[in-house]
Amino acid sequence: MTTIGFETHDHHACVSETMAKAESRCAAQDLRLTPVRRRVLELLLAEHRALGAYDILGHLSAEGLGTQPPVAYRALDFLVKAGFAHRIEALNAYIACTHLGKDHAPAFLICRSCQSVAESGTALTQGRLGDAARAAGFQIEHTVVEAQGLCPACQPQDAA
Amino acid sequence: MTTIGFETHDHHACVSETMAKAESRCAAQDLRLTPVRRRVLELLLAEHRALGAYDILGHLSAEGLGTQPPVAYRALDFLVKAGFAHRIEALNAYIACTHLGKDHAPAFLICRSCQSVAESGTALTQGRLGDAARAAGFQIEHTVVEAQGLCPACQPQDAA
DNA sequence: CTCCAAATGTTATAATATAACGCTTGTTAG
DNA sequence: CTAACAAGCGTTATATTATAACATTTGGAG
Repeated sequence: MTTIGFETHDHHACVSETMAKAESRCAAQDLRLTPVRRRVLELLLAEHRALGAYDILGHLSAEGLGTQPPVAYRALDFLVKAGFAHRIEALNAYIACTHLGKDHAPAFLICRSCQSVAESGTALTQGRLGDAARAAGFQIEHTVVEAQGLCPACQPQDAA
Repeated sequence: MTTIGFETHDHHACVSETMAKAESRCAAQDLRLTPVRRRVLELLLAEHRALGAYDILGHLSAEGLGTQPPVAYRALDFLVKAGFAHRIEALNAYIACTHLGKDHAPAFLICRSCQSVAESGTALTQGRLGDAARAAGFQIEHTVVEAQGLCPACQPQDAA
């Protein structure tokens, strides 16, 4: 399991590598990474924070890429369906995927102080939720797993 | 672990027992279960489904208990804070707690076909999310764990 | 009885999201 | 080449979810 987001890292490389992966995946799967979609992915990648659809729209409209809500929502829908981004239900916001290419049943750690979000790539239908589903005869199609709290940097001091 | 919601059960008893528990808990903790709050809890208990704030408001206004959104939101906020109800983030909706009195880190199984919701009472910050948090040094304060899929009754046939 | 805190009533508006429809563009079959 | 089609985009309008703010009422403590 890898959890990306809180520790320092080479962010420039993390952005450009992910863009490259997204491009090659679009080529391979016949998906179209149009200018608006590409720019929204870049905006999300620029921070390990969740951005609201209207935050995105603000950037797009400042750059002449679109002024109305559907522009942002369509791009976000595309990115989420393609697996390039995730929606954070607890925040009504969106974040770039940091585990592009891997299987996918993401869990998120959301800091209430600095708003940073880390994505933890666990395998699906395992853990407690999977146990509960099996016990109840429930067939899982999609999971929302989000924890809110304090990231290492925002804790009172003495915690690592 | 108990998961309530999909299996048939004595629903009348399940409702009245929960109301009784809520009342005694309010008495014990000096909380006020006012008419609006009590009615909202009854409405939520009446179904093992999540109801939107405006669904609730519709019932309240039909019964002369209030006509404006804040009426519903205040009652729901009270019930959630008191632990009598939970908010389902993936649906922007609310559901009565089926594990009243127990510790609390609920996980939900949400059927996309019949909209029923089961609450699984796990003792959380354990499982995958807990592992990820510990590995990252993240301090969990609240968790959102929701699975969407098909309940036993809504599966194609042959699955139990 | 008065004061205070909690709850409620009410108006207004904010924030998030989608329906619907027409235009443009890029691809493909003829 | 070009007609036909699908996907994407521009735009208007509106739906859905949620909260800010302030006046009024209620219930209990002193």
